[in-house]
Amino acid sequence: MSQPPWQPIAPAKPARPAKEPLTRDRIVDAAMRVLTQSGYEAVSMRKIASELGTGPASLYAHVANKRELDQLLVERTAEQMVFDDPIDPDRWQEQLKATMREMLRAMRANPGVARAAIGAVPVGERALRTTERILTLLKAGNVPDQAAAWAVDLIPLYVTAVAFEETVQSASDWTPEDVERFVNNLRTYFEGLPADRFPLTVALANQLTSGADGDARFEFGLTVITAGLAALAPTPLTPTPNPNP
Amino acid sequence: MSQPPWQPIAPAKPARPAKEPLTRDRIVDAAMRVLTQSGYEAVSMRKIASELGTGPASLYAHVANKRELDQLLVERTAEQMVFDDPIDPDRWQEQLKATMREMLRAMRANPGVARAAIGAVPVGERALRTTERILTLLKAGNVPDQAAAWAVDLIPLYVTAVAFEETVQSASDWTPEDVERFVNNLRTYFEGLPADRFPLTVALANQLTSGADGDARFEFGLTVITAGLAALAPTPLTPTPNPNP
DNA sequence: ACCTGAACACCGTTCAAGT
DNA sequence: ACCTGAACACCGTTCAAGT
Repeated sequence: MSQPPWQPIAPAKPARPAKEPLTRDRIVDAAMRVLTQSGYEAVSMRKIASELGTGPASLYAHVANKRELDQLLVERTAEQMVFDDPIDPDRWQEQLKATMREMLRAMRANPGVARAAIGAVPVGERALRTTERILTLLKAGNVPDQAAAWAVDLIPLYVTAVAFEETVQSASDWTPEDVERFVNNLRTYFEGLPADRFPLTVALANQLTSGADGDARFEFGLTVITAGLAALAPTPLTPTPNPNP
Repeated sequence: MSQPPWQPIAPAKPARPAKEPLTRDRIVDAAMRVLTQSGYEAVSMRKIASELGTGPASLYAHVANKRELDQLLVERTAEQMVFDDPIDPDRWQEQLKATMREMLRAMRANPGVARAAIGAVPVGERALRTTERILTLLKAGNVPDQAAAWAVDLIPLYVTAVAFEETVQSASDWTPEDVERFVNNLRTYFEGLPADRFPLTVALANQLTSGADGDARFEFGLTVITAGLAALAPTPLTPTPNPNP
């Protein structure tokens, strides 16, 4: 109506600009998309940039470098972990295992992130809830302070290493048949070793090559670590009958 | 004397050719040199080639690809592990720890190899001695077959993950002062967290950030894993007084 | 302040051509 | 059979120039 005739047809101030402005969040979103779709190897500054319709140089206004971006991907994953089971001191071992299972679940949901996580401790507020939860469970189990603190390192180390091992297999464009063939070859190889020098490797060829697919190996690690931590408590079995002497 | 005059001055068949022929071994030697001097990131087909005075394409006649070369570096490292302590069933836990320490020692002696090792199980004959040794020690400890077999996976997983964590720090051109400053910042950060939501993280800030430098953390893991494995034995404590009933 | 094109110094791998 | 130069399709990061 009162539009002056020299006003261009396109509105001078569109509701939103044609291009969303670049933000840290949008960069991490794009990186996460590339990560879960194509794995860690595919996450490059250039790919993320082209995903966002810009050049790689543009990212450096918001992210210091690739290492920082890796760190942000790990934080994102840590934020996806859900721990709503209220802590019950009597079930601390089972709850610790459940916590580790949830950590693995979140890493599996973001295939490839384990590679970025293996050297990076997440220190974001959301991620620290995992630390606090692990500490609470270990204190419930009467594990000494220093042991509990180091366990906070050991536990994610194990979970991350397992998740990483899994992605190495799947990243190398192997089909499930390829994996099965490889495992069979490995078993045959173990069985054919000189029995005088490798008696147990030959005898246990079956056990050595079993459980590569499912969760059995992971569960085994949970059991070993939990039992090992429980053994560190000064009084691992007595149920503290009376707090007053 | 009887040399025909048209014979060129340079001998037609020199004792050895000016260039040593390329072999798998020479390639791995060069890769190992680059690895220990400049870390895993620096190990590239091109760098190795130029180290050998040739182009990258030449390597592919002897090595399938970079993954295979990584595997070969891991084998080399496994070959450097020395286990000459004869197995003593009564000391199986201490000997298992010593075995893991020797594994870590060899990985530390080849900085960066952990990165290549983390997804690659060494299956060379020399490396299988480690497997056989671990199995023997666990059988001495009365650990069930399947548990022992899975432990063969768990144990190198832990050692490799620790070694890798160490190299991530040192690879990122941090001085020891940088590391100390980082650890101090981290402790201050933990101490300053809201104590109502993170009571244990605040209270254990000191313990959480201690032992980052030395072997204490690694030793902690050895203790946890060994104790956890010992707990899997059906009769972990009874010394089998009489084999006949 | 934020974004960009272009450049720098790298990668792993392939392939036709040489010896 | 082994080796090579050149090329292909990529990297992370920097920087001067634009808006």
